[in-house]
Amino acid sequence: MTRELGGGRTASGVVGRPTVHDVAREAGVSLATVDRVLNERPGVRKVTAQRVADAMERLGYQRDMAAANLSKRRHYRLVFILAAGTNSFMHMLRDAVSGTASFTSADRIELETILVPPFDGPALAAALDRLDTSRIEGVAMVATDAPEVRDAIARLVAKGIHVLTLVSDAPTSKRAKFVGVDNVVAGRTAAGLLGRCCPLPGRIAIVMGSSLLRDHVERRLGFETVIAREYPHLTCLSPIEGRDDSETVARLLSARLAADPEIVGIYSLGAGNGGIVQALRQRQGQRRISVVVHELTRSARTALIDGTFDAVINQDAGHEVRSAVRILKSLIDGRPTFDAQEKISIDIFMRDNLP
Amino acid sequence: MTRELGGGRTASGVVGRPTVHDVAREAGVSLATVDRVLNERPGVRKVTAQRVADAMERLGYQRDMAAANLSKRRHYRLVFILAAGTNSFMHMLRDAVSGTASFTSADRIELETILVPPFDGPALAAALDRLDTSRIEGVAMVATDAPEVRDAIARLVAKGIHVLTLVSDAPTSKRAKFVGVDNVVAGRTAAGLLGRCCPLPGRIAIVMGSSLLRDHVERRLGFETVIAREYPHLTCLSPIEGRDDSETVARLLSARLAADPEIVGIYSLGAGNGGIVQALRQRQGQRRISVVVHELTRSARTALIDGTFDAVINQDAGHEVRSAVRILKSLIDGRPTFDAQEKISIDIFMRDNLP
DNA sequence: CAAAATCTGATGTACGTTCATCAGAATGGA
DNA sequence: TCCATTCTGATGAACGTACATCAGATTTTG
Repeated sequence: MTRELGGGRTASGVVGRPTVHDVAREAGVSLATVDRVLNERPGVRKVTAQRVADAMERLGYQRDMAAANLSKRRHYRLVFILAAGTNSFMHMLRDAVSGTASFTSADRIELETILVPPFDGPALAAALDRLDTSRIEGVAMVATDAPEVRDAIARLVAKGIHVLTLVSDAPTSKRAKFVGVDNVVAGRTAAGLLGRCCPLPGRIAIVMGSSLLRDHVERRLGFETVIAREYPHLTCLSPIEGRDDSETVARLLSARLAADPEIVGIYSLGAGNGGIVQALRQRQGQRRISVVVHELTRSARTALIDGTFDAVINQDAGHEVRSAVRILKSLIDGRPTFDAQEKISIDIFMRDNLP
Repeated sequence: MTRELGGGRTASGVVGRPTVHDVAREAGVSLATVDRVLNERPGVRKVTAQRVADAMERLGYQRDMAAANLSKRRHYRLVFILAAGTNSFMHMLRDAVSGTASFTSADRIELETILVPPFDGPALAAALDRLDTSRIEGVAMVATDAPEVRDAIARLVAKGIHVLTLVSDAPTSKRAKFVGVDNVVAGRTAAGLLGRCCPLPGRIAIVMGSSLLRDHVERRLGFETVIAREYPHLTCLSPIEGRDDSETVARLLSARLAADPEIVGIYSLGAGNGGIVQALRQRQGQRRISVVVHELTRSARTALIDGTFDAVINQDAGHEVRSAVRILKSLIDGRPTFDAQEKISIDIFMRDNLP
């Protein structure tokens, strides 16, 4: 009925978690030796090191990171590399980083944001190479999946920097982990929603930002797979590349809608929700088009309320940033990460569950 | 393009965040006085205290909690009070607590779980009164919304214990905060989903656990409101109280389904998903019934895959527990909580986005 | 077997905070 | 003005760890 944690005894015999003193006593060595083992300093024979390791094992010793960091005067310096530009989701990410920063500073974690031009592999790679690797220990970036970027990541990792991809992955790079939603699943979900909203046969317009962005490619893949398999009365048109820019999206989508009167649904898997709304509004009052988009931006929210959009698939920027921070800290501390706990889930918003 | 945090200088003039020493110097008082102010110890004139407060303000002093806790040998001892019984969601909560415990122990946070009989206000109140208030500083409970519980919470709060409600609230109690989803919204969402899945007129069966549980009551409210307003072709039947028990749910729901052939949809807002599946399976192959339930349990997952359920509304037990821990820690430390960040969102699962 | 090389122990300081103690200063009242 | 009260300062030990130094022990090498 009751579960307790902790145990062991300190040097003074009082109950509490074991300290280096306990380990030293248990292993029959001095504090200095335990310290050398713990911090992988030279000058300890293998046998002795093993004795110490065994003692730590036996006692269930866990190094007190707070005390260690205090002593080391350590600061975790993390860098977030995000895309510049006006797109709403990136703004939300930026805000999430600065919002998180004010909290993590209490834990000696400092966050810095660097903006790079969007859709630009070389620029991102250059920014990575420009990082002062002696001052930072972790990087989280919204990756462009380009060869230069993969190489730059490899260089960082080689220098001992811990690297994460955020929101959009570079799967074949050396990044330690990816923090973000499963974008194939996101695309599948969108298909399930849009499929149910389009009972009549017709065509689906797909709007994406760039096929350089892994997340967009994956969403499209998931979407088209499910539409083809489960909603045979619907056909996907070749995607419009709106470069995550509302103006461009509005222009290209308007043209597409004008050209093809058989479009019954729109799936926008990138940014530029405002452009979708604009294009739909321009259109003469014909048959209703069902719409599923990504990211709960301001325009998406109002479009949901007034019925222009049917559903919005969202990823919580705050969750993602905090998760990235936690993971980077764990990596830096050399602690295991609890992956199940860091999975970022997909939020579906409709009119009735708007927050 | 770049944002940095931190600043100030230490006693030694090196850059870093300000310490008590800096505050003392800035205020022109001794370390001891700063300490007295900081820890609200007696023996400081109001004017002096103000001088110190001003200095802290000017320097942007932030107490280093890690160092403080180290010095104080502080352990955060938190208690989670959950409902006993076999229901899957409670199991997930229990697992979430023990899973979280292994991580928080690195931060000197110890979690203990206490189980109480479900739907039993007096039992919960008794458990609260039985807590050793000298050993713990925070409590999170799945509340039964009963007067005894409210009183017991008030007694705890009076003793300086920080109290949270988890998953199910007791809104008129003295609990500091509620951690869980907005259950009215959850009910509304369910209605939106079920409404779209039931195009033909008919009746909706509602299955709940107990009207003593605030979360169930709120979900029902949200659900019935939206159905009445937006789906006039559907009528809600009076709820079945299945006491969150699969057997009971199966029995009562089978009877209801047999008695009323016009049921086109089921909304189960409590536990006992297995019972729903069972009742539907027993039924002779008549017209399909659409189903929306809560919590992604094992049986809900398989039912989603085989098409028995249309959608599952889920709350992430892990998120909730971790959020509760963070909030309790902030309360104990006397730090502000970032509420926007602690909002628990509602997950909607359909066949296509199962994790 | 002695000298050189390597390993280990003892010790002290530091990190930023808490807490206790004691002496001394400022304040208030008579 | 003097004494009793408050207030304030100085100091030192502690929390658990990191890191440096030096002396002494042990092992390895020639």
